[in-house]
Amino acid sequence: MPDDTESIAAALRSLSNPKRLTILGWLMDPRAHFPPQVDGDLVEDGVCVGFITQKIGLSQPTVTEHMQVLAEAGLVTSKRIKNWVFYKPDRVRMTATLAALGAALDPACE
Amino acid sequence: MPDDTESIAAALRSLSNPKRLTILGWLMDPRAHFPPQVDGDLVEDGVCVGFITQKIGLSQPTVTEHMQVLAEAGLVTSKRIKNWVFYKPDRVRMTATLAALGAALDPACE
DNA sequence: CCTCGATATCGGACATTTCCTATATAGGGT
DNA sequence: ACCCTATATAGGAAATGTCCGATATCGAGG
Repeated sequence: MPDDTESIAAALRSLSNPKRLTILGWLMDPRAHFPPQVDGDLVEDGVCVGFITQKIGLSQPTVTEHMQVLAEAGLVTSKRIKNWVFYKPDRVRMTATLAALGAALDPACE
Repeated sequence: MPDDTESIAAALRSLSNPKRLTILGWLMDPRAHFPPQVDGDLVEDGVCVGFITQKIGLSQPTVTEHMQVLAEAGLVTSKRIKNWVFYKPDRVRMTATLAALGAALDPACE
């Protein structure tokens, strides 16, 4: 029973929703999935909530909630520019989470 | 929206419970976590429900339910010997699931 | 065939998740 | 100051998840 089982499970829970997994996949390569933004760079700043809302086909509050779940799990970060909030994946945290999962399931690393 | 987003999410959901994650970690190296069994080999056949129930500290029906969730996600297989049912990790499926997750979140593989 | 022991299923209590509509907030421009 | 636009919060309905006690099943052995 490793100490971080809870936190790994929490991160996995945030990835266990198909909508969030789809969104996170989009955020990983935003230029392939979203049009250019005027007030923030897709890669540097992230993708605004409105774009995600349009593409995923859910209500705007629901998308905000999904993004907050991903943010609380540490998988994305958010940044406000003018009226927009941009969400960007935290690749370091994502890699660390996947590594922790591998370690939790790998006998050699216990 | 890749076709397998749903199945990846389903597998992750089964891993997103701390109890199930802990159990699966035990199953990956059963000799390190369970005493020898008389009627089935820990590694070859898997671990019986009773051992898992004792170690995790939940009721037996709850453990059965957890194991069924893992089995439906394809992460473990079960085998009956006499009165016991043994659960063993499906390492191929686990590896494939982790690879699919990596691919879903990796721009290069879309 | 009858019981015993291991696991599965049932039914239900309680918490959490997912999604919505309606409303609040916050910032920029007129 | 006022409005407009983008996002967040509140509140709630419906579905799902987690866990238990009680009971059913299933195989082995007397």
